[in-house]
Amino acid sequence: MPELPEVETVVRGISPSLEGQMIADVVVRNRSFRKPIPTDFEKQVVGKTVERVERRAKYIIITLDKGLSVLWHLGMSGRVTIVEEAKPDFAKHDHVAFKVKGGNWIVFNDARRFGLMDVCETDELAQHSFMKNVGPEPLSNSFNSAVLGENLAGKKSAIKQALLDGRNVAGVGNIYACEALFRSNINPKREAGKISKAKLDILCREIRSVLLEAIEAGGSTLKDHAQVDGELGYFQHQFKTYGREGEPCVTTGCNSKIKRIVQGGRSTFYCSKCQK
DNA sequence: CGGTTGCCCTGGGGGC
DNA sequence: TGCCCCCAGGGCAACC
Repeated sequence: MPELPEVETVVRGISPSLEGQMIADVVVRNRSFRKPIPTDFEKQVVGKTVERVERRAKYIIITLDKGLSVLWHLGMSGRVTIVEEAKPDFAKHDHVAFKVKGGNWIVFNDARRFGLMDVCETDELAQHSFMKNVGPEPLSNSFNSAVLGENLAGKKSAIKQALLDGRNVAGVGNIYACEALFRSNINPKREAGKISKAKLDILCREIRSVLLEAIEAGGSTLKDHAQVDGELGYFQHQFKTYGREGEPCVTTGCNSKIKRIVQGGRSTFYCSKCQK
């Protein structure tokens, strides 16, 4: 499901249920993720109180008291729902559930198990092996064309692939990379290190705008993403390239069709007439 | 070293 | 109906 806007939607959805509350119970039904969930995960988390829930790149960070933090990634197929029952009726692929004291269950379902659930000292979070190489947050004030240009300098790879590399910019996934490049009129095959400062200015602006618009729309619902209350995101209706192979380009007067190519094993959708 | 490929895993859809 | 292949919102480790 999730790129940055979908993860942000989940964070905003679960924060009100979690912040300031104690974790009364944790159920782990399957530990085998890309890194196994530690065997003492439940023991470490139960009884702690949630101080903050935040997003960093596509990671959810739950800061607990006593100097501990939960690091959580939804992978490709992760979904989070809030269940208002004393004991949830677990479904297939419901792998982890948190019970908030006197309240709801937060249930993590992830069919493909490309996600991650870990716990570590809050002080060491920035040095966590999966966190230490995360690049600039595209929605922060510190993200601009100078920063992106520095990260892309000398890079021979295609700009599309460079945008998917979280070290260059955090949280941009396959959909929003395609959409941001379309909005910027940049061909996804362009060499990353050879894009002009002026074009990078536009690209940074369009990355931010597409992400912000998607967050505003509650994310994109393709197969299974939903907000935690079950409401579907609707940004997929705004896609101009993603999943539109063979359909007409939306640009007025452009009669070209959207193309699909494969870059680094991932599909890229673009208009070869509008994007140079 | 940067750049590319393979792989983790399940499920859905299309062709035959 | 079944089987097989391809595809899917991610990202790491292992290779050249």
